[in-house]
Amino acid sequence: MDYKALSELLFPDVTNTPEALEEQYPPRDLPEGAVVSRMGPSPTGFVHLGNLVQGITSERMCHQSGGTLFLRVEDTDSKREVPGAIESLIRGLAHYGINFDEGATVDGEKGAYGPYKQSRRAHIYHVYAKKLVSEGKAYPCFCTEEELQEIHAREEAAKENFGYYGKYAVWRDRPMEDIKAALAEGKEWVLRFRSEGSIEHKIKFTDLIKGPLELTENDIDHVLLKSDGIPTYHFAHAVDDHLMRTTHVVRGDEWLPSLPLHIQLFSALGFRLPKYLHVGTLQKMDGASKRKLSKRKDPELALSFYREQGYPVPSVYEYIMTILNSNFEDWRRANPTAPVGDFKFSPKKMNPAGSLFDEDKLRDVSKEVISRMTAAEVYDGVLDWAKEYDPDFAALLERSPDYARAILAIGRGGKKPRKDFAVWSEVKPYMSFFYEELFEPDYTPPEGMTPEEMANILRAYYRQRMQMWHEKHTMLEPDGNEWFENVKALAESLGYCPDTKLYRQEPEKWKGSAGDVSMALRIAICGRRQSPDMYSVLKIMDGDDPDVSGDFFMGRLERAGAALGANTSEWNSK
RNA sequence: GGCCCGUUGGUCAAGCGGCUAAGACACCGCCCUUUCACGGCGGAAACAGGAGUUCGAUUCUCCUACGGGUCACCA
Repeated sequence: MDYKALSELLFPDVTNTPEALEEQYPPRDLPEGAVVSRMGPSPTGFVHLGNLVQGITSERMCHQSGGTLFLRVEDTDSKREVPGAIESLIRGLAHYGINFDEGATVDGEKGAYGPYKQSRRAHIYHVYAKKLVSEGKAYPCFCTEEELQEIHAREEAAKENFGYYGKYAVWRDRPMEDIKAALAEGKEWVLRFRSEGSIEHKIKFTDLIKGPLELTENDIDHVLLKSDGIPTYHFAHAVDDHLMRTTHVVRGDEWLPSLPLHIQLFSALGFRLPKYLHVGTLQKMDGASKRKLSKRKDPELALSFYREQGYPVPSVYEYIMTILNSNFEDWRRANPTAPVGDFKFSPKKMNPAGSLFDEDKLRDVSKEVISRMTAAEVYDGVLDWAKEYDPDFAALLERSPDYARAILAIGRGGKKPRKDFAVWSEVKPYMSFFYEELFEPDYTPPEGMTPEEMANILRAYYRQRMQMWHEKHTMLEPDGNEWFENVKALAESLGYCPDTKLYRQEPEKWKGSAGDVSMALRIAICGRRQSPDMYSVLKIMDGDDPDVSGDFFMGRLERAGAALGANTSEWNSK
């Protein structure tokens, strides 16, 4: 068989040579140890957690080593392409801090190793296809889909392995005349790889995540070029990652089974094999069993899900880091304020198996992340989220930013910051009582206290405030301790024990403790039983912000008093 | 069915021939505390099973079981 002639017959228009391409795409001039990697998404759907897991891994590997990360769009299957998918992918990843040094962009591409869309690289693949044919390493196959199905059926009946190999590889050694005849008939053909492998042989391989592996050699003559002349993933992977000078391939471990083919391909093409990192896929619980997260079945796989829920970007990022690198949490505890980029990411620390996605853990990480933010950062985060998902709340936040920030600053900073929310959507209920528009009070008195008694406490407190106003022209003590001292004094005058410990020893001697009085105030002012520190709350309500101008908390006392059946108009009189 | 990968508490996970088998989340109890949210202390909870190698196996080898992945002109 004259392979050279065959290659001319199949690719008459291809005149470029591998050598010329080598020159056009020279090895990159990068420091020793710099990692060059890529993301190769197919534009077939939404951005999901898997993309992010793989993306973060590649990104860290590259940028931590002073290397290059690029984006290559693997759009070799036009049938499945979804319009706009590339753009949403790029934006989604950028949102999570994954930025590409080169490759496809929203409005084109940048970099010297393009084109970065596989659909525009046909001329390049054909150069290598022609070379393989001329060397007898690839051949045309004219089987129709029906014939292929028939082969599969025969294999099944004979209990043999599936695939196009050995005696089932019917076009593998056809004479030139047959090929010419088929071509003359105008039959469609694909280009197949002539595998020299045998399933009797094992190959040793070391994956950077999974460690040493023993795989069975590939003996199947896989398709390299589809009948439309566009390559399959396998062929494109070999050609592209070689010409784009990829040093490390990061991909899901569902690719492991085709690794033997890829190894053969690189070898047949005379390319140096890159390093591989096969990342375990994220699992989820489905009833009683685990399974791979599926794009179709699991909405929580989409990154947009976390956005809607209101998980801050760094929360999701750090959660994924805890899954990816088992020592990340320890590092974070030791370096609570360091930027995530300072963490030394290591493929050796990656779990070789797939992890179960755990939203409880995500929530915990997120609370931690938010607790480390400043009030201003929290404000910006909530506002951003609310603008999109709760415009009414966004309007409230924007009406008086300083007021909102002051509220969010309660209990923030210091050694033991509050951890009230994991997602932005929880902020609104948390701070709702600060806004008249959102205030939905429940004036049920504290345990064991009658409405009359509670109203009585409110009246006493109200009067204490009025007196303070007359004497000092202020409604609120300058500091929290002093404030609580006054609450205790008031409590005692009403027959409540000022000291909680004392009260516990002899509860029968008192109506209750200062805590009960404080709780009555809390319920009146916040309309609920839980709130952050009362003095901090009052401090904000006593401010001069337009949102609380006037006697804001005094008004709250009166309103509660009225709701409890008191005649509040007499509160002002002697 | 073939091939491959995996299997430590409910979940995530340290461990790399000798340990009372870390830690985190969730759960439970106690403490702190004027409520809540934190924080502190403590508890329950695991090496899938069986052979072998070894003085000694969670750790190495083999077998079985289970889980997952993959067997397209999809990536």
